[in-house]
Amino acid sequence: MAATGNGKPKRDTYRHGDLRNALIEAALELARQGGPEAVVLRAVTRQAGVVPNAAYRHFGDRGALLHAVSQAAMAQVARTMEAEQAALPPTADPVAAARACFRAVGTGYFRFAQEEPGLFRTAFHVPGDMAHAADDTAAGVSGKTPFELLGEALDGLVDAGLLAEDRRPGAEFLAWSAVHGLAVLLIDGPLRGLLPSQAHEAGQHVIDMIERGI
Amino acid sequence: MAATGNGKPKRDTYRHGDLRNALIEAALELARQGGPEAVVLRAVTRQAGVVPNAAYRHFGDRGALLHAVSQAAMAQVARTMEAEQAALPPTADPVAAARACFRAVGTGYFRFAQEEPGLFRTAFHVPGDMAHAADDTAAGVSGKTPFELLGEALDGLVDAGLLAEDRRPGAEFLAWSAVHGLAVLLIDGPLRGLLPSQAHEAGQHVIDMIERGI
DNA sequence: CCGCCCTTGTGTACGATGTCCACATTCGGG
DNA sequence: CCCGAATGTGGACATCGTACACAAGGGCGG
Repeated sequence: MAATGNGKPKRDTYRHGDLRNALIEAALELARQGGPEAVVLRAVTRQAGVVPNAAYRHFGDRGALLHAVSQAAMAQVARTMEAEQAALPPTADPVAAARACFRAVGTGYFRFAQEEPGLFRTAFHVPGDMAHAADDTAAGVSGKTPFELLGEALDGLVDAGLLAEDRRPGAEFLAWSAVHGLAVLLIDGPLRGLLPSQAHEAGQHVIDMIERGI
Repeated sequence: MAATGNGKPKRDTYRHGDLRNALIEAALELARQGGPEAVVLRAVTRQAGVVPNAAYRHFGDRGALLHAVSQAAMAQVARTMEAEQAALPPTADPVAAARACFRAVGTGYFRFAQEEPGLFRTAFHVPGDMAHAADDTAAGVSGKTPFELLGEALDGLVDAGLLAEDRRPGAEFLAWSAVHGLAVLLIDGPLRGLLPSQAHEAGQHVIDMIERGI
């Protein structure tokens, strides 16, 4: 029950009870403020008040833990998108609504990248984990992954007549490419350090380009 | 003079002569077949036939070495773009030429990403190094960086009347976003494993989108 | 209610890595 | 020719991921 001098919350029960989630939670915090390379096995387990090897009962290796964290971060991307859509002012015009819904997907993506660069990098910068962007573990509160949210928004554009049906196939990759590319430029690239307002404007320009060019 | 049993080329002179470049060269090879995380200080120096600490006479730390490698990789991107432009069939029509020149920039980018994923990731995946994409250390044979090649191609589009002048400012970031985004999807993302022909087609679609939407 | 066993956490240990320090060697300019 | 600056060496250390053997304890059959 007593703390060990440093900040680790010592537990009195031998079993932890919910170590797996505690590890993911601790790793998420580490990743939030340092990106994927900051999620260090020993630091994570220390935070959970447990010896390093305990992690191996729940994850095959550090990569497996990182993967779980990546999925959790992706789920936060989805939630940010959903929040952006939910904050949209109600419109009677279904065409304008479909367009706004689509733009909100991109805007949410940019917003998350700027507000949580560490988590964003953890979600996507990890080689090979982007391939799981459609796994349900990456879903938000609506149960949809960022990729699925994008797909639905594109379907909405088609229904509203804003996107020709023959352009629909593969459109998610065009949109995703442009949005993800800018996000990376904003975080690690030459656009890093842009003021939030400038970044927002840049994001809108990219979305404009997508709408015109898709 | 004699080899030490493993493959390291032992030298007989105490001084190496050109260690700095030898280290970069060795690191480039490591990066080529394993990405940035494969450029391990001890492996690099071993390859150069030198003790690990020798690297510190030429680079402040591993990050500095990695940065130099990143710049060298970026220069290779520039060379691939230049090669793509040089391979263009000659055209009398200057408008078509400007357009082809622009598209070659993107095509070269995609080609490099697919042919040398390790180097590509080293050039851009390293947090913070993308910000130096305009440094001369990243230039190709023509002395131009990938970023500058893109800018010139866009200027060519304006001159040819293919791009309105008021759309020119900031256009490099729109184009770069889309191209870089797809490259990442192709290498690490859900589009990885696409056949070269499919990847090429996807790349052309992205460039189509840029031309329409820029 | 009891004893067994499978799950979960602990302790110790090892090899690899980045980096620091003191020392050895060599080259170039006075 | 000789001395100091530049360059490479050797040894050491903290930290990291991970393997192996062991301890604790909760749940299940009897």
